[in-house]
Amino acid sequence: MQKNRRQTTILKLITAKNIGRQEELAEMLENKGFSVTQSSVSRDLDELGIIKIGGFYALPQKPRNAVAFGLLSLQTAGENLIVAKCESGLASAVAVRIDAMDIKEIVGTIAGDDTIFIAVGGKDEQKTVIKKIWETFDK
Amino acid sequence: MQKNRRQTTILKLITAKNIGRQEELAEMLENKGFSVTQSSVSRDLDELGIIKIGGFYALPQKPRNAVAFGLLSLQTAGENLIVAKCESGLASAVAVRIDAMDIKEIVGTIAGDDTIFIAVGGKDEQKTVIKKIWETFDK
DNA sequence: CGATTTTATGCAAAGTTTCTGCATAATCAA
DNA sequence: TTGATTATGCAGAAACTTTGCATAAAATCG
Repeated sequence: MQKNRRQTTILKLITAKNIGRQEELAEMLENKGFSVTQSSVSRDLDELGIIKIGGFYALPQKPRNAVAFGLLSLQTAGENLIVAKCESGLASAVAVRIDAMDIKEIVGTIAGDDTIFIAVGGKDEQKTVIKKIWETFDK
Repeated sequence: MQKNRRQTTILKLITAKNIGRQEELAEMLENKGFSVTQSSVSRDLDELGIIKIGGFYALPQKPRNAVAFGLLSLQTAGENLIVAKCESGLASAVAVRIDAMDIKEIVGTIAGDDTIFIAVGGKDEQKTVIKKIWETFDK
C-alpha cells in the first residue's frame, strides 16, 4: 500500500514549495515515482486536513485555544502511539484533561514534563483519538 | 460480518454455563443461528483472552493480590506495548516491582502516575510478559 | 507410556473493506 | 458567464480479514 508513503510525500512537498493546483502536485508525485491522479490527490489532501491558504496548499493553523491549554502538537509514532507535545511543565495538566475526556480508544497515557505518550489499539483508533482530542481542545 | 456478534455470544454463553469443549460451544452457537466450526471457536477464544480454568472456559480472574499491590489491569496496544493500569500514585511502585522481576523479554518500562508503559519486542514476548507479570503478582 | 480426545494452526478460498481512476458534477475565480 | 479547478458517485482492482479444511500439536485418560 503506497497511500501512506504518498501522503507523507505530499506533506513534504507542500511545506517545501508553494503548490497551487492538485494537478501540479500529481505531476510532482509522478516524478517521485508515484502513479496518481488528481482524484486521489484531492482525497489525500482531504484526509491530511490540508487546505488552501492564500492560493497555496498548507496545513491549517493550530487552534489557538489548544495552545492556551498547553497542547502544542499531536504526532503519531507507529500505529499504536500518539505523542503529544506540550508547553514545558504542562504535560500532566494536559494529560489530565485528556484522561477526563474518557476516550474509549485510548489504552493508556503517560505524561512527562512536556510530552505525553498515548497508547492506542491501532491505526483506526489512532485517527479517532487525534480527531477527538483536537475537537475538544479547539473550543 | 458476524464475528463480533458471535464473540459477544460466546462471552454470554461461557458465563452462563460451564462449557468444557470447543465443539460443545460450536454446537450451542449453531443452535443460536451462527454457522461456525471448532477452528473459529478456537480463534475466538484466543482473541477474547478466554482460557480454561478447572476444565471450563472462563475469563481469567484478576489475581486478588495484584490489586493489593496496586496493579489493576494489563492491556496491549499493538504488538510492542503493554499498558498497565494502577491505582493512582502507585504506578512507580508497581513498575519497580516489575523491573525487579528482571523479565528478559521486557525492553523497557516507564511509569506515570497511574499508568505504566512496557515495551516488548513482539507478539510472543508480549504474551509471555503478561503471563509472567500476572503470575508474580498472584502470590 | 500409548491411545484418544481436544485444541491450535498453515493454507487456500470466500468475503469485506479500502483504494483508485474515470467521468462528470459542483465550486471557484476573473 | 466562462474556463479552470476541485470534489464525488460509481465500478473495478487491490489489500486485508475471516473461515473451513486438513492436520499438527498438546492435553487427558487409562
